[in-house]
Amino acid sequence: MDFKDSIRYIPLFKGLPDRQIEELSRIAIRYSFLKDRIIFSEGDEADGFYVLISGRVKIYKLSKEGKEQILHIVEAQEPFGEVPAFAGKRFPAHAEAIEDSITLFFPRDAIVQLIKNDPSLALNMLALLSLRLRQFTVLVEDLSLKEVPQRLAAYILLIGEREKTDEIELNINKKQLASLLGTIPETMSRILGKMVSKGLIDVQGRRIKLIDKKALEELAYGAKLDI
Amino acid sequence: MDFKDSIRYIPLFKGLPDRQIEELSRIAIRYSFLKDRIIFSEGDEADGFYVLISGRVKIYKLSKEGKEQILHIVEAQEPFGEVPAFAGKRFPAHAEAIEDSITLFFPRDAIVQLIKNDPSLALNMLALLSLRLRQFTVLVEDLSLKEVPQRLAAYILLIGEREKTDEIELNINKKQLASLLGTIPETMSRILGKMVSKGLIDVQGRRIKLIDKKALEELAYGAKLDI
DNA sequence: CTTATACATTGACTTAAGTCAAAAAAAATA
DNA sequence: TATTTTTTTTGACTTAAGTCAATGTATAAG
Repeated sequence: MDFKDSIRYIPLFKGLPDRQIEELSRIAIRYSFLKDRIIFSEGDEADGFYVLISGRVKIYKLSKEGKEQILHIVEAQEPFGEVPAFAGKRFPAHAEAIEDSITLFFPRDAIVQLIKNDPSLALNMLALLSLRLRQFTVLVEDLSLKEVPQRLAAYILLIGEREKTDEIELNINKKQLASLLGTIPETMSRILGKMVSKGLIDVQGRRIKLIDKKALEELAYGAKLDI
Repeated sequence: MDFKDSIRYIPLFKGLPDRQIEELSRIAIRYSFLKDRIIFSEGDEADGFYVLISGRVKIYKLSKEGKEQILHIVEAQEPFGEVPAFAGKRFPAHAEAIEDSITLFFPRDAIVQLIKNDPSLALNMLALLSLRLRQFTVLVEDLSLKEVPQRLAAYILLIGEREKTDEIELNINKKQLASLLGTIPETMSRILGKMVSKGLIDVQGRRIKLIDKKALEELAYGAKLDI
């Protein structure tokens, strides 16, 4: 199979000369995962990393009691599982397809070789890891220093800005939104309910209409959401 | 000034040819910070990163109410503030010297140039960022999925193993230990008290003697610490 | 040595968010 | 369409950990 076109437009591989793209398409292995399939588990030995071509993948931790904390939702064109390619040899978290997904797998040795040959791949990879670190500092800040209503308000506003609309459509269900924000569905549901009754938003299933953006911003910034 | 010897033995620069070490020592700028001095603040523009030569530095987030969450305690020889060198342009967190500290500062442009020339520096940097990501997944897991007694037990055991002793000496005060574990001094104090009364440990100021390691391991793994 | 400043502990109380159980609503499958 | 199955919501209750205030204990400075 020839993956050249899938590979050429992956941001991680931006700026690579044709020869390298060719080489990448030779070493890539295509893996497909149906919805709900585990791609790897925490502690599994890794000998390469993935790039998501289509679908969606959640990266998450599990507590002993089975509570889940989503670290990241991988979207198309993004790499995932890169940590053990460069440090340690086991995946630090679980990965599961939350939609039918197609991935390309790149063996570690081949990638390391490519990095040695091409600094732009190295710099792209450094940028990617740095971005993830930045995102993690926000997650830690949220979990440790903010309350659930603040996180939820910030999330809603973020999606609204990203999609440039005041009527957002969640692309994950509320259970997973709870897991992403470090809480549980019951709490999520109650807080959404409060936001509705306070006139901040309107909820229809996965549709959320942002009504009082100013109040949402205050909430995200630290105000309280009483009663 | 000539920093060649300080630089040569920094793990990040391991494997670099002499020419590059020379170049690094030319571009490095030495900055000293007294205890309690802010090195940079979240949101500050960055045009390079630091390596700690001696002393200790905390990397942390602050809530609006002033609560602090330590992300990482930087020890000698470790780089810090690397994220904006590769993605974004502002520091994602604060850095403060918790001891009198000496650092070397490396301007971004020069480092990028060096990475383009030498793949081993790129791979070292990738390893470093990957390790930090791995550590962050643990921090997120702790904050979201574990209770404070579990985190504290795990921390005590970790230090014990690292120092290969059953009588550890904290190298930070309890206030900062609380901040590192995502809690507050009062809670920290109460839990240490419980651990003492249950016969798990003995505490004398910053000295903690591990008495019942088996119980500590069970606690770290998820058992409860009642009464 | 004494005073000041920071650090640590303790008690009483509050609260955000969790658990458990049940019902309602929505989505998937037969 | 009917029937499972999954997701979401609601209510009653519990709990871990926070707040506030006071006190005790170090450590540093005059």
